[in-house]
Amino acid sequence: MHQFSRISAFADMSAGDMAAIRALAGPPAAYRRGQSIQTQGEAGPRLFMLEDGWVSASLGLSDGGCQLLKIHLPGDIMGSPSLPYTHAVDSLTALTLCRVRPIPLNRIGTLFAEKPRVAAMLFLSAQEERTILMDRLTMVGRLDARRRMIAFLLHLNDRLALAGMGENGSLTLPLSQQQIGDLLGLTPVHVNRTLRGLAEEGVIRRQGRHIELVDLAAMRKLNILPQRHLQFSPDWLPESSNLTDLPH
Amino acid sequence: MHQFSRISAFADMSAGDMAAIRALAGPPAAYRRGQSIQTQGEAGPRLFMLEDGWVSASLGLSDGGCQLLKIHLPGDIMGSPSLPYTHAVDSLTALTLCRVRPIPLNRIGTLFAEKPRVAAMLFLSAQEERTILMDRLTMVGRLDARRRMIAFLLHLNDRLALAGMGENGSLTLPLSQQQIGDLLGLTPVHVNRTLRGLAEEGVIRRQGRHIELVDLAAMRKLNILPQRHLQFSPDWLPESSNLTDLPH
DNA sequence: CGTAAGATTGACAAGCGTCAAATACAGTGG
DNA sequence: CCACTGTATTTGACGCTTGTCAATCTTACG
Repeated sequence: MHQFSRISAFADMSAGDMAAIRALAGPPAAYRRGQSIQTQGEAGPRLFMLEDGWVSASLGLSDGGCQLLKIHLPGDIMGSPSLPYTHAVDSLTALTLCRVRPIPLNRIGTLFAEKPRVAAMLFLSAQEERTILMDRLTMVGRLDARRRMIAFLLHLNDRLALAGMGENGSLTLPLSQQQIGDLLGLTPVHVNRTLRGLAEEGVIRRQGRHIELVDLAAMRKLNILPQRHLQFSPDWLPESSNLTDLPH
Repeated sequence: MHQFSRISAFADMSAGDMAAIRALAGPPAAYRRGQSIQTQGEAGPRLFMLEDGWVSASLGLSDGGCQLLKIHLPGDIMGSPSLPYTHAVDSLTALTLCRVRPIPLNRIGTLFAEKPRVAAMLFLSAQEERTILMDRLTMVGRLDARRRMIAFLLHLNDRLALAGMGENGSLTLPLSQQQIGDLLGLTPVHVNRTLRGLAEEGVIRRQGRHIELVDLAAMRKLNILPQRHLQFSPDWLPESSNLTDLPH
C-alpha cells in the first residue's frame, strides 16, 4: 500500500489497476549496495519491480566509459527497455540495499490480453519514460555543467517529494560524484567543482552526500527545460474489465 | 504495401498486424519543407503516421537553444511521447515535402481492447524508441564530436538501408549543419570542422549535403556504442485475435 | 590502527564555443 | 539570362568551459 502510492508513473491509476500491476510480480529478492541485478548484454530480457531502495540503470562503453540512464526509485518497473531485444540493453545496479521482485514475462502477455486498460497505462508509462529521456538528452546536449546539475537536483527533488520520500528541498544522494558525473556527462572532478561553486554562491548547502536546496525558487528560474503536466487517464483509454478489478 | 515493408520497428509484424496499424490512420495531409506539424506546448496530444518524407522531432529551450530528438522516416508513428501529457512535449517539423496521416486517439483505445497482440507490439515499439534515446544520451554524454558524428552517420545509414531507401554507404541529408549540431549537441561551426576533418582523413566523401561513407568497416570499429539485436516477436506475446487478422 | 575508496584541490591542456568575416548557393524578380 | 537577396557553408582567431593528471586530504570500515 505504502510504496505504491508513490509511483509517479501510475499516479492516476485506480486501486484496481494498481493491484493488477502489483499482482504480476513474484517474491522479492534482496541486493546489497553495488550488487548487479542485471548486466548489459546478458541473454534474455527480464522484468523487475523495485520494491524498496535505489537502483541505477547504466550503459557501459567499450572504452570504459559509462552513462547512467536513470535512477530507479521504489515502485519503478525496471528492465523494460530490453524487452524488444535479444539481450539486456542496460545494467541494473543496486545503489542502496534494496528489494526487487521479478515479473515473469508471460504475465505481461496475459495482461495485454485480459486487462487492456492496464496495458494501455503501461504503454503510457513507457511514453513518459521516453519523454524523460528526451529531457535528459536536451539537458546533456545543450546545457552547461551548472545548469545540468541544477536540473538534476530539481528533478530528483520533485520525484522524491512526489513519492513522499524525504522533505522538500533536502536530499541525501546514494551516489558518488563519479556516478553523478556519469549521469550528467561530466567528469567527477568537474562535478566536484560545480557543486563547490553552487555551494559558494549559496544556492545549495551540503555536508557529505546530503544536499539542501536553499533557494528553490531561484533554481527553478535557472531551469530552462519546459515544465511537464501529466494527464495519465485520457478519455480514450479502454474501460476497466470488471472481472478481477477489485482490490484484494 | 511498399512503405510499410520498411518500418524497422515493425519488421517482425505479420501482414495482419501491419494492416491493423495501418487501418488506424486517417487520410494524408501534405506539408512543405520547414512547415510545422505539431508545436511543442500546444494543448492536446495528437498522433500521426508518417507516410512519406522526413520529419524532425525537436525540443526548444527558453534560451533559444534547440535539441533535435529524432529523425522520423516513413512508417514512423509520431507524437506518441506526448500521450501521457496535457500538452505536446515536442515539435514536429517537416524536413522535406512529406505526407502525414492523423491517427484518432480513440482508435488506440479500441486497439488495446480488441487487438492485444498489436497493442503489445506498440508497447515494444515504445521500448525500442526508449533504447534508441538511451543510446543517443550516451553518445552525447560520453563521446567527442568526431565519434558522435560517426555514430550518427552509421545509425542513419543503417536505418535507411533497412528501410530500403538509398544504397548502403551513401546518403543525402535534408539537414542543415545547424540542425546536425542541434541533433548531436554541437555548434554548427564545430559540425563543419568535424565533417571537414573526417573528409580530410578520407573516412567520408561529400559534396553539398550528399555524404558517402568510404570506409564503413573502419567507422564501425570506431563506434563505441554496443550493437543491438531486435527480437520483436517474443514468445510471451498474446495470440493474434483471429477476427480481422487476415490481410486485405 | 590501517587500508581503501571517495572527495578535494591545483596546474595544465585541449576540445569546443563564440565572434566575425568571407564565400558559395538557391530562389526571386526584373 | 542576370542581378539581387537571403540563407547556408566555410574559415580563422580567440577564449572559456571542461577534461586530464596528479597529489593531498577525508571518510568509512575492517
